[in-house]
Amino acid sequence: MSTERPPRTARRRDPEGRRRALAAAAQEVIADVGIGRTTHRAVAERADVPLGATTYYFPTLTDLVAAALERAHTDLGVELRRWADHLGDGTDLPARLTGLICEYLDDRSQALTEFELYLAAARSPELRVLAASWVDQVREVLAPLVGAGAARALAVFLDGVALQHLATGEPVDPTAIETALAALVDADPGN
Amino acid sequence: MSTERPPRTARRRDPEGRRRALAAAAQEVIADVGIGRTTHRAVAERADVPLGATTYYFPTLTDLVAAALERAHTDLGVELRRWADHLGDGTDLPARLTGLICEYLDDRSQALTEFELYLAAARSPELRVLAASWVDQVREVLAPLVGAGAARALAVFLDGVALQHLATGEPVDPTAIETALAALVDADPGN
Amino acid sequence: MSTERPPRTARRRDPEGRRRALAAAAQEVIADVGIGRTTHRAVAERADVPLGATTYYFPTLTDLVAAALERAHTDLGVELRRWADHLGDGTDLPARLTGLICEYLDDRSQALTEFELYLAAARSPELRVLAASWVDQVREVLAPLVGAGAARALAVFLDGVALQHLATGEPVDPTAIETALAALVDADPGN
Amino acid sequence: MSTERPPRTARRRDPEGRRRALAAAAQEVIADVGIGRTTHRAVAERADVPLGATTYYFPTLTDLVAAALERAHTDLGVELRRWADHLGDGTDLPARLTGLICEYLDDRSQALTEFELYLAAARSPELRVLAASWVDQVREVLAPLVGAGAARALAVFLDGVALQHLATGEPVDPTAIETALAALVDADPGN
DNA sequence: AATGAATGAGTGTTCATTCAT
DNA sequence: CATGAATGAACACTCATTCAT
Repeated sequence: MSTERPPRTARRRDPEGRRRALAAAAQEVIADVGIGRTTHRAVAERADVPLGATTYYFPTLTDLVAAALERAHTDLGVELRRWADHLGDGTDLPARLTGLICEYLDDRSQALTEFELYLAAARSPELRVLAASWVDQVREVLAPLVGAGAARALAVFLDGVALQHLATGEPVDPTAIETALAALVDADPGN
Repeated sequence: MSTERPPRTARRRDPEGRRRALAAAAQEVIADVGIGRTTHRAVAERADVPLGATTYYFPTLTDLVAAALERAHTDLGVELRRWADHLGDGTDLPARLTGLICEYLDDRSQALTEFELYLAAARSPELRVLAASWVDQVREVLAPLVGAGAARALAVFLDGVALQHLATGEPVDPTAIETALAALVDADPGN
Repeated sequence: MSTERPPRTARRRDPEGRRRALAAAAQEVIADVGIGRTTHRAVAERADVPLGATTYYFPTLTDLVAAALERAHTDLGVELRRWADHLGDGTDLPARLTGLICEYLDDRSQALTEFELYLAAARSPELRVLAASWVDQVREVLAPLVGAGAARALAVFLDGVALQHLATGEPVDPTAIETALAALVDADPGN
Repeated sequence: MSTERPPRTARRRDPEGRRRALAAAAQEVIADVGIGRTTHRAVAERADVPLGATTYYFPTLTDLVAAALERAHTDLGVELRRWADHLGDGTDLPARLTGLICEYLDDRSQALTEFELYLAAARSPELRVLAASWVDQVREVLAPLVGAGAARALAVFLDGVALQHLATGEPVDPTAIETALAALVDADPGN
């Protein structure tokens, strides 16, 4: 009860829009500086909303981060539908998949967010479900084309590719990737 | 009766020991809470040294984190010499390598630190060298046994396995891993 | 399929009822956490009304608190009429009064609110009138039975009993209280 | 780990003095605005120390408040030794005690702090011990002179006097107080 | 008339870093 | 040398209050 303080001005009215804008901004901040350095202030500034709005819509920072990660998860779904289209019936899968992963890596931001989620999930069991679903989405796109077993192996390899590329800055080697993917597809135990 | 200062028990005189203790403590803290939440205080407490010692030996937090990551890198070298011994001349490599990666994952701490480094390197070019060297160490153990190309592919796959395991909490499937590793070895383009 | 707004159940139209509900809720919150920690939000939640209603009916938090304290004052009047009935013509006054104060202390909430008011009044002259009236109400019940002077002394003692009981958690000692009350009655200078 | 920030200047060196200054400042702030409105910032300003010093010496606000209350408790001990001296062997006790309580009330601050403690203790069991000890100190000064039973009654009455005086702003009536005190002394059941 | 949205000042607390001792 | 003290910026979060709807 700290008495009598005067706010000024009330702005736009678009709650759902603000929620979305905040989650999107949080997503960008996470990609930029990582979950551990994501702050209300950084998100508010990015979203160009007043600081108070962040906690109005997301009571805790954890909530805000969670919303951002869920958004990234949703974005991944969109991306993966594109993959599914592009992979078609599985013809030339290794080559096409190689092309897709290379494109994916062109925008570091999405991949960085993915690994932020993975690392956070490694420490916070609440995030495991989300991380697992992330992996599952990739598997589900591939499974119809190469079988569940190969799909799992491919998902693993693709994550490894992305991670090492981001971490080392080494350019990806499409030929090597394609060779490896092909080998993993052929090795499918068939389950 | 002025305030008598009890002559404190003679301080340890072992600067190098302290440096090591601090770096080791920092390593543990990083594994526990991540680079982003690593603080001087947490490290000092872990190492059981006074707060001032942290900045005395490592002028900035960045220096301290870097020392911890370098230590982890060194530890990896030790671990990998064990791998080299264990893999011998490459007989049964997929199976043996599967066993080694499973053991590696038994201690989450080392793997977590690895991915902290990777993610940090993805954002800080200064750390890229270290991250690249991390990857290289693995390749160098495998290259003599399977060739440089396959070694690269195996290193990628192993990182993917570790990451997905930590992130999702899913148990590893040794059979699947072994199958995939075998396929990658066989696919070696030979370069 | 635009977002359909479910026609909300017709709102209560009972402004006076809401005012009362808010003041009552505020009274409870004050008893629970003290004036200093009473917030619009806590009151709104307690009263199960929207946040906006608190400031709609009571422009400032101070107003809301004042309303709650006035309500407590009114409640005291009700309680004291019961006292008057119970004390009858003053026969056995010390014993009966002891019984009444012990009952009063059975519900901590009322007594806590009283002392919140007292302490607030000690700092805010606007509340002095209310606090004085609180004391007066007690005196007025007792004065016809024991005279104005003794009534004042009894009111003082009763407040002391309540305060020390609440603060220390010590159980009250009815015999001691009765003895003291009797002495104060007998000492009445008669004015 | 929010990197690289530059403090400036380090000041006096007198840890014990600072602790004391902070506790004393907190005591004043509590007397002024109450425990519920006591803030780190207000205390820091009062003590003329930087904000960081408050949490350096008292990790939480609760600790700071507790230190202030303990200080007040200690102060009371000093005050009460003065009372003991002044009351001597108990001759003229009612009159002398009346004088002392009137003096006590001349400085509202001490009494306000007392009641802040009482009210806080009513809600926080941890503070009960301190509140009980406060009451006990008064009893212990009086018990040798009038017996334990009367001492308890006197302590109750004195608290009532102080409370009503502060809350209502009514001037104290020394004659009435003296009469009441005398009656309570005479009523001593002798235990 | 009634309320959810909005805001920014203010809170408790943490912490990297500097410095006197 | 080594370290406890010191500091102030920053943080997550709360809240009284105003206002558009």
